[in-house]
Amino acid sequence: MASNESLEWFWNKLNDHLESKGLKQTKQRKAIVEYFLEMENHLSAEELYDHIRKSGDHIGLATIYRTLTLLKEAGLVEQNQFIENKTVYETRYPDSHHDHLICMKCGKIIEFEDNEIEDLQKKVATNHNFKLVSHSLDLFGFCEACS
Amino acid sequence: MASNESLEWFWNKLNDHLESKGLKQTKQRKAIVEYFLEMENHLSAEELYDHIRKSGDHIGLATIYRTLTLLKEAGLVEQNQFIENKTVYETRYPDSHHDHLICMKCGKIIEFEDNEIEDLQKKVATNHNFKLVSHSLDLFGFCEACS
DNA sequence: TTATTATCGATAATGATTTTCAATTTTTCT
DNA sequence: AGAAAAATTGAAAATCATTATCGATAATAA
Repeated sequence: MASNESLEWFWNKLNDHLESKGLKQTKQRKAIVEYFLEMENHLSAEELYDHIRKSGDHIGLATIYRTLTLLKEAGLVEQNQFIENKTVYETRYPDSHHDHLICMKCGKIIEFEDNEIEDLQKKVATNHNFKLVSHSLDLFGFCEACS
Repeated sequence: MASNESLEWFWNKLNDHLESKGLKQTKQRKAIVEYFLEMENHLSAEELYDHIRKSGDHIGLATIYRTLTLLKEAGLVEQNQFIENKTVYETRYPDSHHDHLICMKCGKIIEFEDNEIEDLQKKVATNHNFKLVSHSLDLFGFCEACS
C-alpha cells in the first residue's frame, strides 16, 4: 500500500482527469479505485472483480474494465502482460520504478530502477536516431526462495 | 533473410525436435516454415496466413497456429506482444539479439544488443538474490523518419 | 426540480486463439 | 509393397478475455 502522500496525489490526478473530460464521480469508480489501491499491485481485471465480490460488494465486470481503462487514460495505471494470457494492471506513481524482476516459479514481482541502465538505453536510442519515449525492462529468473 | 548457415541450423533443430517428440514432417509444416523464414521477422499468425494465401497456397489458419506453437516449443521462435492486441512471432537464432527499439508511429522494429546493459542486469539480479534466466528489453519511441 | 448527459449492469458481440473430429497423410512394421 | 498405427490436417465449433449495446439509473448543471 502506498503512502498517504501518494494516495492523495493519485486521487487528485484522477479527479483532475474526470473534470477535464467532463466525466462523473460515481460510487462504483470510487469503490473500484479503493479496492484496487488496497490490493497488491499487478492485478488482473478478473482478480479485482473477484476481490470486490468477496468483499461483499458487487460491481459489473464491464465497469471494472471501463474503470481500469479510464485509469490508464489518466496515466495512473499501466497495463502489462508479463506472462502469456494474463494481463495485469499496476499503479504508476510519479516516482515509481517501472522495471521488473519476475520469479518464473512463484510469480513474485520486484520493481527496481537503475539509472546506469537508463543512461545506456538513451545512448542506444541516440545511436539509432530514435527519439526515446519509454522503455520496458523485465528480468526473468528465480527468486531466492525458489532457486 | 538469414544466412545459409543459420537456415541450416534452424532446419536441423526443427527436425531434431520433431524426431525427439515422435512428430511427423509434413508438407504443411515445411511450407509454413519456408514462408515464415522468407518474410520479415516479427510477423503475426494472420499475416503469415495471408502471405501464404497470396502466394497461391492454402493452409488452414489452425495449422499456422499449431506450427508456430511447435516452433516455439522447439525454441526456434519467440512470441511477443509489443503493441496491444498484436501478437507477433520472431525467429530466434542462436546468436540473435533480443532487445528491441520500436517505433510507436510506423511500427518499425530494430534489434540491438548491448553488453554493458546486460552486465548491469546481472548485477541487479544478483543484488536481489535472483538467479537470472532471461530478460526482455524494449525501447519505445520514434524513428528518424517519424520524429 | 428538471433537464442533460454520463454511467451502470446484464448480456450480446467480437476477435484471436484453441479444440474437436472425421478424413487423410506420414511413418513403421511385416 | 501393403497394412496397421499414430500423427496431422482443415473446417467449423468452442473458448476466453475484452468490448459494445442499450434501457434503466444516477450525477451534475441550469
